[in-house]
Amino acid sequence: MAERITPRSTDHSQWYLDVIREAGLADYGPVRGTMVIRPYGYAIWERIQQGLDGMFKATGHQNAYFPMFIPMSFLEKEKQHVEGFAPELAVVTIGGGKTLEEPLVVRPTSETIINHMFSTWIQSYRDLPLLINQWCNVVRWELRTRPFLRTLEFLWQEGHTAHATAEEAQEETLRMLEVYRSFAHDEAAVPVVAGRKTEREKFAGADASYTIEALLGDGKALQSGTSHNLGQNFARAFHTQYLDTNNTLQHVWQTSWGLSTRFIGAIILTHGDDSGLRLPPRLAPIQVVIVPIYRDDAGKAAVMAAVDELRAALGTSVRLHVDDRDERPGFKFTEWEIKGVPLRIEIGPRDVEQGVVTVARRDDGSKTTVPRADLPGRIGALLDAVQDGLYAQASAFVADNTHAADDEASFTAALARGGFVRVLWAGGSEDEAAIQEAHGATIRCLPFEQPDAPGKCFYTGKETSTVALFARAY
RNA sequence: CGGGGCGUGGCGCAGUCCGGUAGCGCGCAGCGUUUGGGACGCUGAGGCCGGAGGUUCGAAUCCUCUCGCCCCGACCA
Repeated sequence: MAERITPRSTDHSQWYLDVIREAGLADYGPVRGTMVIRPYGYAIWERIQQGLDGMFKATGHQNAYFPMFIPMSFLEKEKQHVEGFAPELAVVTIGGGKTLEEPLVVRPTSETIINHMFSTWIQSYRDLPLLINQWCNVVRWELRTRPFLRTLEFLWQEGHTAHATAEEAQEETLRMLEVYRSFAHDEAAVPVVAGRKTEREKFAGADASYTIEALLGDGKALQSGTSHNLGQNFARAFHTQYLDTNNTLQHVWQTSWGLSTRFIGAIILTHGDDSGLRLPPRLAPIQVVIVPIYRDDAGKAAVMAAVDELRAALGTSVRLHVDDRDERPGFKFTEWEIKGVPLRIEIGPRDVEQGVVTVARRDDGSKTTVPRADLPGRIGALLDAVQDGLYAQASAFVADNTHAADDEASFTAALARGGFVRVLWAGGSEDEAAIQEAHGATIRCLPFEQPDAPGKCFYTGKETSTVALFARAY
């Protein structure tokens, strides 16, 4: 049997594409740079949606939906915004066979159209804060695409809020970044570094941008979720104003924050191995798969009786799938490993005879024997163990691939090893641009966790205590 | 936008240099044997060779034009 998944060490990029294909996550669409998310991949997205949506609701947000078509003139109202997005806009110029009066932009993000509506909804300080989230698709005409990581169209959620004060907006910005951080950590078992973006890297139209940055298996960083403090930039452009308690007209203070199907790419690239996908149990569409093993009809009856009993005992406590297809066991083992199912339970004649089941863990490949009657009581702990195992492996990887540098020579050396490079930083945007030109690396963020150990900037030599994380990025 | 690769049954490819009845593996369907780490046998279905022109008695193959996709690099969630 030919190997269907290229080993990571041979060609990491090819490995990534092989896993997506073999695990049935996605297919290429007929148009360059587009992707079809297949049911198994979409099920992961649904898990992500469910988890995040609950967290948004718990923090007081409501879902709504805004149109995909945005008048071109809206984009042009905020200078930084249009400059940032102009190169990657898809624009509709014909509708119903007629050239349109005004071209329509297919939303690359919805700040403008949402402000247009907010400006009509918000009159008074009593209307604030306004906390809205939208689940939708957006389009950015990228040149270089990769499934999940960068496609012309992708799915995401975008939160948009309006507040009475700058302080409230800043609190909201950081609150939602923390939602992303804890989601990545607790649900996806993806370790991330939370921090602030530099001026150069921030969102077009924001006062400040914050990010969670993951470090993926090939040593490159991935911006996995972002939260922006928009200040009053869009409020001024769209006259989004309210009357305060002194009957004075004020511009609102705003935030926006987003997490996309790119996050599925982060999961694949954080946890995957040469056998395929490895999914964190909390996000896995199928947490446990049962593979019955038998030789003949009589054996099958005995095994399936045990399977049915176990299925009934587990009930709805886990997302369970029984693979009763007419295929050989080895085939099924391999297939479910490719799909990254956290736990596989094998039940064969020997297990039935001894009243046990064989449990295989996807995080470490181990196989153990568990009395069948004990399994329902232990399944939760087993899933937690896989979740923890994946997180431990991922965070050890980040630790092993984060290096400090204190001058350009050690910076170059650290970058060559891949991963995050921690430096003291006092440079400006021009310095950052020069470093990107020379080394292909950018500042991923200025981490919130700052050790407060003053020293010299590795690049400019100026005194500073600011730590920056550099990396090559997707 | 630069560099490279590729378009031939559902998928992966050979055939193209050197024109002559379109082939292989996987997958798929049926039957049988199998089943504790990607099984095997037999039978079968399925392709106007990306598209358009041209050369030729004859084009997957040669010529011209064109469309598309993938990978790598610069820009980007």
